[in-house]
Formats: sequence, C-alpha cells, structure tokens
Amino acid sequence: MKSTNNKPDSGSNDEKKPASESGTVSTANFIREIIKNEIQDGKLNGKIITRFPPEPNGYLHIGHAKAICINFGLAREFQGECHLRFDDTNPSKEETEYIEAIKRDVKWLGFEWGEHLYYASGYFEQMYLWAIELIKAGKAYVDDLTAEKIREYRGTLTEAGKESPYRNRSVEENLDLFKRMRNGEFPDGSRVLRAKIDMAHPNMNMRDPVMYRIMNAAHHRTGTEWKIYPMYDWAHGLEDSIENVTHSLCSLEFEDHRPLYDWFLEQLNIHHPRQIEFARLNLTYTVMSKRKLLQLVKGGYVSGWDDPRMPTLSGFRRRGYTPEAIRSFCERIGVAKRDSIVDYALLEHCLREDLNKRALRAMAVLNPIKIVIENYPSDKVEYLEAVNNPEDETAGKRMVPFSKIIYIEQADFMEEPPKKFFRLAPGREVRLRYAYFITCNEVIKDPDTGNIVELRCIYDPQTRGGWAPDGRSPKATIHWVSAQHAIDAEVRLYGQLFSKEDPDDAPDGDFLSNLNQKSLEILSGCKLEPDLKKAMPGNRYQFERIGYFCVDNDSSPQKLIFNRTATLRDEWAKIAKKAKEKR
RNA sequence: UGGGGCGUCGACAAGUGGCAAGUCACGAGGUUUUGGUCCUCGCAUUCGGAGGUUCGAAUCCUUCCGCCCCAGCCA
Repeated sequence: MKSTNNKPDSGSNDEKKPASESGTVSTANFIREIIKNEIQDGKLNGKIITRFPPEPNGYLHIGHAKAICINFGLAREFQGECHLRFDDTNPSKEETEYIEAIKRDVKWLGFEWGEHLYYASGYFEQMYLWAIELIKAGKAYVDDLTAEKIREYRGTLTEAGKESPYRNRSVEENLDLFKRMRNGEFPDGSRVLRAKIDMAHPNMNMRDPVMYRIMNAAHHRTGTEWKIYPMYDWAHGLEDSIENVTHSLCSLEFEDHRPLYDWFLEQLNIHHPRQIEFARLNLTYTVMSKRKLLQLVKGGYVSGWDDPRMPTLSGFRRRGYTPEAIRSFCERIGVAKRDSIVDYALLEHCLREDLNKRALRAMAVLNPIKIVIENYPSDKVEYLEAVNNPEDETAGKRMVPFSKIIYIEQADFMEEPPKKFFRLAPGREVRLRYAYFITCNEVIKDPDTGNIVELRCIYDPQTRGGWAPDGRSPKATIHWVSAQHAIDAEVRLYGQLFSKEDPDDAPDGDFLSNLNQKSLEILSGCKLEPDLKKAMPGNRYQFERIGYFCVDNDSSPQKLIFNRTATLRDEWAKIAKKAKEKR
C-alpha cells in the first residue's frame, strides 16, 4: 500500500479494511467504488438495495457464490439490504425443488434475506398493466409473425432488420389482441407482444424485442392463471424497479441489454435502478454452465447435484468445504470486467487456510501395512497423549491407544529408499507420532507374490511420547494406528472431475471426453484411530500428514464413510515427482 | 467486415499523470514430534504493439493487434 503521508484527503485508509473473513482483506473493486462515490455525492438517498435473482432451474454453483457474495456482501457493507428473488418467468424450465435447494445454499453460505424473499411471478399483474400502458402509448404491438419469420426479419449483425407487417396495428387492435392472448384464446407461439423501438438499431436487442410469449404451461406458483409469460428483458428491470433496487448487478453478457433495460424504465417513468455488469467466475478444471452441470447429473457421470466433485454449493458442502473458505475465496478473486479463469489452487488454499485453524487432527491409515513390534509386550496397551489441534490450544488433547501390532501407511516405508526419502526403511529409525521411536528389523514378504505383508520392528522404551533422553531426533515422524483398537472405514478420494484445465478444450467441444477417469478412488478397510467412532456426518478432520476429510452423508455408525476434501500440501510428493521426471 | 466490452507477472488483481500494491502458484532458506502450519527472501526496469503529448505516461491522444459477448417466443 502506498504511503498516505501528508494527504489529508486521502481515502486510502478505507481501501483495505478487514473483511468479514479473518485474515483476508478486501481490495478495492469498481462496484464498491461506484457505490462509495454515489454515497459521497449524495446520490443515494437512503440505503442501497441489491438483489440476487436466480432462475429456479438448477442448483447454485461456485459462480453463483461470487454473485451472492457481491450482492449480499455489498448490502451488508453499506448497511443496505439484499433481496432473494426467484426469476420465475419461464414455467417450462422451472421447478420447486430448485427453489428449496437455492434457499438452503444461500443460507449455508452465510447470508440472510430476512423478509425480502420475492418471486418475479408475484409481479405478473403489475407487469401486465405496464404492458397495456406501453401499448396505449404506441410503444408496443402484437405481432403475428412466426418465430422463424421474426428471426428472419430481425436481420443480422451487419444488416438492418425489417419491420413486421403487423407493426403498425392500431392501439385498439393491439389492446384487444393482447387481452385475448392473456385470456388464452390463442395457441402457444402464435403471437407475441413486442416493443416498438427500431428494427435498424445496431444493437440487436433493440430491434423490437419480444416482451411476452404465449405459453400454456403450469407455473409452479401461479398454476394455470397465466397464458402469457414475460421475457427477461421486459421483466427484469420492472422487478428491480418494484423492489426499489438501487444497484442491479449482473454478468457481462447483459452489458448490451442495458440500453433496453433503461429504455423500458424510461418509457414507464418509474424508479430506475442502475445496472452494473461484472465478469462471471471461471475456474480451472471446472465447467460452470447449467446445461453442462445438468448433463453431468442426468447422464450419470456424477452421483447427483451434490456429488463432491461437482462445483455446486451442495457438492462443495458434501465435499467438506466450509462457507467461510468459499466467502474468503470470493473476496480474494476480486470483481472486475475482464474475462478470467481463476486457478483452482486458490480455492484450495482458502480451504486449507480455514481448516488448518479449525479442523481437529486425527490419525488414519488409508493403505495399511502391518508392523509387529517385537520387543513390546503382547498384552500391553498404553494410552498416549495427542494434541487435537496444534493451531488451537482450546481444542484440547486426547488419549490414543498403542500396542504391539500397529498399522502404518504403505507410503511411509520403502525397502530401497531413494535419496531424500526420510521415512521408514530397513535398519532405519523413525518416530511414531506421540509414541515411540521404532527401527525396522525385517521385511516379511509373501513367498508367492513377493509383496510385503509385514514389517518387524523394535521400539526404544526410552522414547515414550516421542522424545529421546539422549536428544536424538529421527528425520521423520509418521502416523500409526493400533491394530486391535482401529476402526474400519471407507474413504473416498476425490480429485478433479476433469483432467484438463479447460474442460472445453476438446474436439467438437465435447467436454465429456475430458472427464478425469480417476476422479474418484474408493478405499475400504482404512484404519482409523478409535476416537473417530464419534464422528457424525458433516464433521471435518485433518488426518495428519494426509489431508482434510469429512464424514459423508451416507455414513453410519455401522459403516463409516469419509470424503477427502483436500490433500495437505506435500513437499515429498513434489520431490518424488521431480525425481521421476528426471529419469 | 454492425454494436457492446476487455487487454498490468504462470493465475487473479490494485493502480485514475509523479516513477508497478497484494494474493495464489513457483523457487531458495529457517523453525517444526504433521515433508502440514508458521517465518524470511526471491519472482513485471515494465503495463497487448507502434507512434505522439508532457519535465514526467500503465494512466492522456492517434493508430494497429488480440480476446470475449450479441442474430431464443432462454435467463
């Protein structure tokens, strides 16, 4: 940050104030600046009102989280309000199931709309009245052209369109026809109501856009009351206006709809919110379009909208992500107008940052290998003290049982260790976390397959708790679980759903061909420390030295199931990878 | 070759005429009973290119180049 010395009028102290998330700082963004300036100039009498207007035709994804954080976040920051409004203007695509899911997800993310829950369909009557007003003013007309003809008459990007032969009907005829459209006297698609603007306008959106179409479909809220439904461009500004929205924040592709947004509000001379556009979120290794997400669900490529590999909020929730991590991510990526693709690593960083501080630690062996400690009494059990979270003293301590036979991770032993491998190997001593130093004596293999079935070790009784009286300290500390006390669990290892940074980078844009075949690996017979018996669905843990895991919804006391939320950063994996690349 | 936007480090992103913030990633060290965390250091003589204005330009002007969006009775 620049020095602000000797600049009494500098506002830069406000530029970086702590955000709602501890540890993150909000940087300037152009929308925040606009609002700040408007307040300063006294343009905003009263509070700001924003809105998050999802169409209930799919589940919310991380891209929506950005929009939610911007809209609800700005409202919170400036002591305004943010409305949750369902933009339910197309009954053929929308379902109640989605409404409930959307509400749940917004709440989960940590935002409240209070009494400000609205539906576009709640404004249908008012919109209808305003349409009549436009017709009376000679600014809207009923068109009998077919959809194909309308397209034809619209012209192209480089050629002007031509006017419909129905464009100059009398106000009376338009009024009559429009009322009869509403009454259901005409079949679907036979007529539309159009704004009368300019068929030669360089902006295609201004070439007499359709305001209403006839649809004989049951609406999830209004039933069969309506036979005509408003189009987005006509409806959206009206919805914002009715709710006294001050800032209508939307994504970039609506930029050239803004003249139309403004035009309707001007013609009607009603409250006129300001539309501001920002770039939507793109993430590496992720598809974000509703169509593609729906395709993944319907095609059975994932287990559902809440599959932990999905970028949906319900997917992230099930995966073990915290709302705090997602909010912190949304603050860090900023708000701007340029198209961008955010590195997935940033999201993972936000997750780890949050979970590192909060998740209880536990020891879990995912791929067990048995160790017999030869010099440890076979009937002895010791309870050793372990720290629950080194980042949080208040998390306390627990006692972990230790005995003659334990499991360690297969990856923590190598018969012929390469140069920088510090873990267990024949003749080498390592520390068992919170327990003892052990040295490997013997490797026992299956005579037929040659696979290692068991390791024979001896322990040093002088090193209880992990400290040696002579001060020596092994290079590696590994985790373990006592065999007789271990509980079994299934662990689901999730990775990226797509194997390419840009899933759409495929011949014919077939993103499905970039599906990562190894995005899910299911491990059974994993050995967990007994303390994990009490874990309930949704609980998150750090399995030490492995990663963050949470109990899946499918889990039960009879069958524990954990999902891997994210791995820990892994220095050794990097070294091993580099060595492999060298070869 | 119509209209609307956008080009600042590998990825995000501040910067609004006074001499290129921050974060992630990456690299090098240190601490460590998690190869985790944490700490330190490094990482754009240059802002899509070329001209110009100016004492001074990422910021202003000209011009060129590149990328995104728009021809649903979807939102």
